[in-house]
Amino acid sequence: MNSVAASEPVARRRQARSEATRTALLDAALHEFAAHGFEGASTRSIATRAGTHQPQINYHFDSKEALWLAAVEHLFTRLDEAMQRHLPNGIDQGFGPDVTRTTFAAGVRSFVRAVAELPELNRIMVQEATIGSDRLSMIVEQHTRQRYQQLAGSWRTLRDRGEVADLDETVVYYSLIGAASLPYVNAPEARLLGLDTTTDVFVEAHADALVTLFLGPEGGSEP
Amino acid sequence: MNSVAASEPVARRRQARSEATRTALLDAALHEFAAHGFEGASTRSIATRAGTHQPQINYHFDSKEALWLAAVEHLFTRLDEAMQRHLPNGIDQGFGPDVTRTTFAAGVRSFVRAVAELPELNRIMVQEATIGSDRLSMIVEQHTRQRYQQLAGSWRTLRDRGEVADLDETVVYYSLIGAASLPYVNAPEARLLGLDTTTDVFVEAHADALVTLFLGPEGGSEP
DNA sequence: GTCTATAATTAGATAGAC
DNA sequence: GTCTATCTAATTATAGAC
Repeated sequence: MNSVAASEPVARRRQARSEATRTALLDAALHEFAAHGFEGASTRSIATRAGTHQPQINYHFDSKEALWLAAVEHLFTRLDEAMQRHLPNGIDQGFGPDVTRTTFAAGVRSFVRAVAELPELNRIMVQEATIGSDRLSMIVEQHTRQRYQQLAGSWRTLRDRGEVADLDETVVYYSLIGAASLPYVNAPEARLLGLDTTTDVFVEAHADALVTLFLGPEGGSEP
Repeated sequence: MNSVAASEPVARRRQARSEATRTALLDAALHEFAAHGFEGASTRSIATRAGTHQPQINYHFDSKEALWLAAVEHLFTRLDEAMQRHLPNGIDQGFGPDVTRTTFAAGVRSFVRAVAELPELNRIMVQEATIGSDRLSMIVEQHTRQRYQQLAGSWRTLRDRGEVADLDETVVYYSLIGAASLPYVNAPEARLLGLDTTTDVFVEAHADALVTLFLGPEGGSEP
């Protein structure tokens, strides 16, 4: 009689628990892949960190590789969200087609704050970008190429207007990303050197410094 | 009678061959560790790349970890040699106590050229600096701390003289290293984007760009 | 959906012939 | 010194009970 009415909450509870382990596995995977690389991270340690058992990975995802793909997808979504959140009101895109010195400066600042928040992203990027794998091709086609074209194009626009230094846009792209991410990628090394790069004070000083380096001491003011 | 006289060349030939496999193992180890990380690189693939067999690693080195240590030691020696070689005549230290805008600029240029030559170094550094391991502690105490103090100290000196922008030296340290190394660490990704960062043209444009960014458009000229 | 048990493969390291 | 053969432990993935 009430078997249908009573079974629904049970199914919903099971579904909620399933979603919870899936999310826990994703978060744990990010941490382990970032720390040890794809080959170095073991599915056992990921499952243990997620508070569950190793076969759950093959149940919720098809394979270790599928788990990696889902984790990276999740990470880039969080990057977009973080960059948007760290942009000031009134600016909705730092490196878009309507770029100005002001929006570029805001883009640099939001990018620094976002990568400081998500060190796993650049750790995984560096580990994969180091060898030519299918995983690297996937990242480039799905995520990197578009961002590269936006940032490089923005610099070219500003440079053609004479509003920034006469530097090659591909050089600027890699220099900016490298300069923005290394303090957070290498945070454990910085700790051993007596530095804490995870504080707001450091992140803001770092963001200000990159604006000064790339746009000059007048920062993001218009010419 | 001639057993002693004849056996010497044989022993010498054996010793030479032994040294050759040792060196081949070191080079192969650098490549594999840089590509896959410490855990991800297998001693079998290292031995195969070196043209020998896996047990040779435990014969010539005590363990996988000992091989890693020897490889990193070798790598920093090559970094020193490369940086010295890329300095112009008359300047024997870019970031030493006698730093000027001229020597700093020369140091930046020689550093860019050196890391372009040795992408394995920064790949291994990033992989290890990402987690707190005994290997990271060893790198920091043996190699990184001294270089950090030299570079940061040089920037502080120039800044206190008012010869460079008023930027925190720790921010400058990580920004400079990140900006200098990423195009070569991520060279496979750059290839997928249609860029070749391994050409002399790129490396020199990159070196010039970093001098412009950190020392201004007048480059390394004295104030 | 989650668990235990286990299959199949591969890892680093060692033994012993040559 | 270098090789083949092998040990032990750890890996990813699967089977099947609950």
